[in-house]
Amino acid sequence: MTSTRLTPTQRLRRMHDQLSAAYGPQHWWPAETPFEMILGAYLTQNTAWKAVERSLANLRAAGALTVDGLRSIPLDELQRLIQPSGFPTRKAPALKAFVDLLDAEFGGSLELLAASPTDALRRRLLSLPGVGPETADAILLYALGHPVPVADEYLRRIAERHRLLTPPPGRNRKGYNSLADLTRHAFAFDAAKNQARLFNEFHALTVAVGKAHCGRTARCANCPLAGDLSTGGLTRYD
DNA sequence: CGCCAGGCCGTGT
DNA sequence: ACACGGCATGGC
Repeated sequence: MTSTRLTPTQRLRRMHDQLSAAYGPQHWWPAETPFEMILGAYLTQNTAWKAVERSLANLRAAGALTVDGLRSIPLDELQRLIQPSGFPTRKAPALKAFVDLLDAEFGGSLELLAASPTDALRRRLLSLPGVGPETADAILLYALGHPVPVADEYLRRIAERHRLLTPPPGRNRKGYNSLADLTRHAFAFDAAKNQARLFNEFHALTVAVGKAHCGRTARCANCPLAGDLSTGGLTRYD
């Protein structure tokens, strides 16, 4: 027989399969419209989704879950509505800046925005205040339908604790890019037509397993990925 | 209560 | 290039 040792890329692809089997379809992003997905992507930055739901409910009641609604609402009012999900002085102007971009360069149309080439669009999103790599990629993938991987803190911990990358990915842009590349490679042999759906599902599954088993302080007991731990150990990291 | 969450940004070294 | 603190709130 040939080598039985899997590469990190193969291991990550296998993790996806295990998570998919364990958790089933995730139906992400949890929102009714692309614009609501974008708002959620901003609001959930370093913030529990439960709190984001409260802000989104406020925005819905105020009619601000649409481009027109958000454009019309005064900044101070917007700050008040999104207060439950924190960082209002940073997130409210950031949301306004997104609408400003949409109006100034795409006639207020998300469809026109989505029609831009992926690379140029990603750079344009990254140039916006309050939009870093994860928010940009989440918007690209979930709201705009572009086939890009989304990395996050949970995936970073998984890669670190399962020793998928050397050196382990840091919490910086370089670390983000290494995780995104690893994810791209993991699904590189899947049909191009399926890439967006796989990136979608994988990120959702990553968050699902992360919430349950991959906190800052490890809670790895009964994790579906335990079998992939190269160390064989459980719960002792750092 | 203290810790933490589906990041990002400015500053200092 | 990298580390570190600030940004805010509410759930658990």
